[in-house]
Amino acid sequence: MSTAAARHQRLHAELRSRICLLDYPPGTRLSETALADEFGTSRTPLRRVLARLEDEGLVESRHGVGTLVTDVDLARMEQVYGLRLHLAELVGRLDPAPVTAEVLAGIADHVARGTALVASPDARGFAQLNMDYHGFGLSLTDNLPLRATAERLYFLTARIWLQSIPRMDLASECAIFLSEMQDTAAALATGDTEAAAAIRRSHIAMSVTRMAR
Amino acid sequence: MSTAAARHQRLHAELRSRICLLDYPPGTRLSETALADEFGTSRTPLRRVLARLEDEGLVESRHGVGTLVTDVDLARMEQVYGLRLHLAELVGRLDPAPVTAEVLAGIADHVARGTALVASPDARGFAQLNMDYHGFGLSLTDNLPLRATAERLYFLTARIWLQSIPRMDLASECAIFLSEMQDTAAALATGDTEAAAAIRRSHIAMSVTRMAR
DNA sequence: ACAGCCACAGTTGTGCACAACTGTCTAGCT
DNA sequence: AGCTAGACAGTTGTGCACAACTGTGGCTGT
Repeated sequence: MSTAAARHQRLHAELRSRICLLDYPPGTRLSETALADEFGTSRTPLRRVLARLEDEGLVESRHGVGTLVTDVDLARMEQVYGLRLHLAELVGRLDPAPVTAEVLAGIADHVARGTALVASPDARGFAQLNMDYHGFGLSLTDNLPLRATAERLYFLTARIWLQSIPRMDLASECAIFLSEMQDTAAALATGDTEAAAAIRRSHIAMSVTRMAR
Repeated sequence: MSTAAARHQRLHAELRSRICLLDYPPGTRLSETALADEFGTSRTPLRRVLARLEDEGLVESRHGVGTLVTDVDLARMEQVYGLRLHLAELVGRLDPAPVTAEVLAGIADHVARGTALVASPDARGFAQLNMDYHGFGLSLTDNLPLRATAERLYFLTARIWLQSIPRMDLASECAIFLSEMQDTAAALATGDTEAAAAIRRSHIAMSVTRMAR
C-alpha cells in the first residue's frame, strides 16, 4: 500500500498533537534534522510534513533561522472562533449522520472518560479528551469538506485553552465539559443531532468568554 | 525579501489557474521535470507546490504512475456546494468590510467586464471573470479564515461550470452573471454587504440547479 | 494463436551534499 | 569601555543522483 502517505499522516498528526498539547510551546525551534532522526527518516519527507503544518498556520519556517511554532492569542483567533461557531452549528444541519449504536457508544465512552476526568482533574488530560471529543463531534456529519474545514480551524485554536487554564478554575472547566457531553448524550439518545450541534456551538462560545477574562 | 515563498505562491496560483481553466483537464499527467524545466527551477521547490495542490484536492500523486489532475463531477461536489452556500452568506454577517470607494470601483470594473462579456460571450472569459469576481467577493469580509476557507472550496468546484457549459446556453449564463453583478453593485451602493452576500448565495444555488440538468 | 512472464522506460519518493541566509560571539580598533 | 566589523556555527532552501514502484510492450513457451 501507500506507506509513504500513511507515514506522512502519522507524522503530521503526531507533530500537530505535540504542538497543540504544548509539548512544543509557541516560539519553539523545531530542528528538521533532529525530527528526521527521531522518526527514522530523512529531512525530505519530514520537510513535506512541516510544509503542510506551515500551510495550516501551526509553524512558520524562516530561511537561516529555523522552523518556529507560531504564537497564538485569543485576540488574533477571534475571527477563527467566529467562523467555528457557525461551522459547529452547520454540523447538525448539513448532511447530519444517522445516530447509530456506534455513535451512542462513542458518546457514552467520552462521558465515561469525562467522569474520570472530573474525579481527578488534569489539564493535559482535559486537552487530550477535548481533542478526541472534537473528532467525535465531526463524525455527526457526513459532509466531508465541513469535517476537514472544522478540523483545520479547531487545531488552529486548540492551544489557547491550555494557555489560558492557569488563569481559570480547572475543576470547574472539567465539570462544565462533562456537563456538555452529558447534555449531548441526552440529545443524541433522541436522535436530535441538530440539538447536539447547538449544544456544541453554545459551549464553544461560553468557553471563549471564560477564556477572555 | 522571501523570494522563495513568493515564487511558491506564484507557481501555486499559476498551476491552480491552469487546472481550473481546464488547460489541464481532469486525468492529465503533470510531469514534475517538465514543469520544473518550464519554470526554471528544480524538482524540489516544484514538488512542494504539487504537494499543496494535492492537499487541496486538485491533483493526486501516485508513486510510479504520475501526478494526475483529479476528476470532479457535480454529484461528488454536492457537499462542497452545500457548505459554500452557507459560507457565502457568512461573508455578509461575519466581519463585513466597510464599503469604501475602492470597493465600489471594484464592482463597477467587474460590471464593465461583464458587459463586454455579454457583448461577445466566451466560455473561458466567463470562467476567468468568475474567478476574479470570486476574489472580489471575498474582499467584502475582513474575516481572514473565512476568506481562506471559501477560496479553498471555490477552486475545488470552479472547474465544474466549464465542464457543464457545453450542455448549457452560454449567452444566457453570461446575461445572468452580469445581472448578478449589477444587483450586487446596487446593493453595495447602499452599503448593504449582507444583501450582496445573499445575492451571491442565491446565484450560486441557482447556478448549481442549472448545471444539474 | 494465446497466455504468461519479463525486461524496460518513465514516474514519483528518498537521501545526501551543498548553497543561501541569519543571528551571535569574539577579536580588534578607537 | 564601547563599538564595529568579521568570522562562524547553525538553520532552511536547492539541486542532483539514485531507490522504489508502475504500466506497457514484446518475447517466449506451449
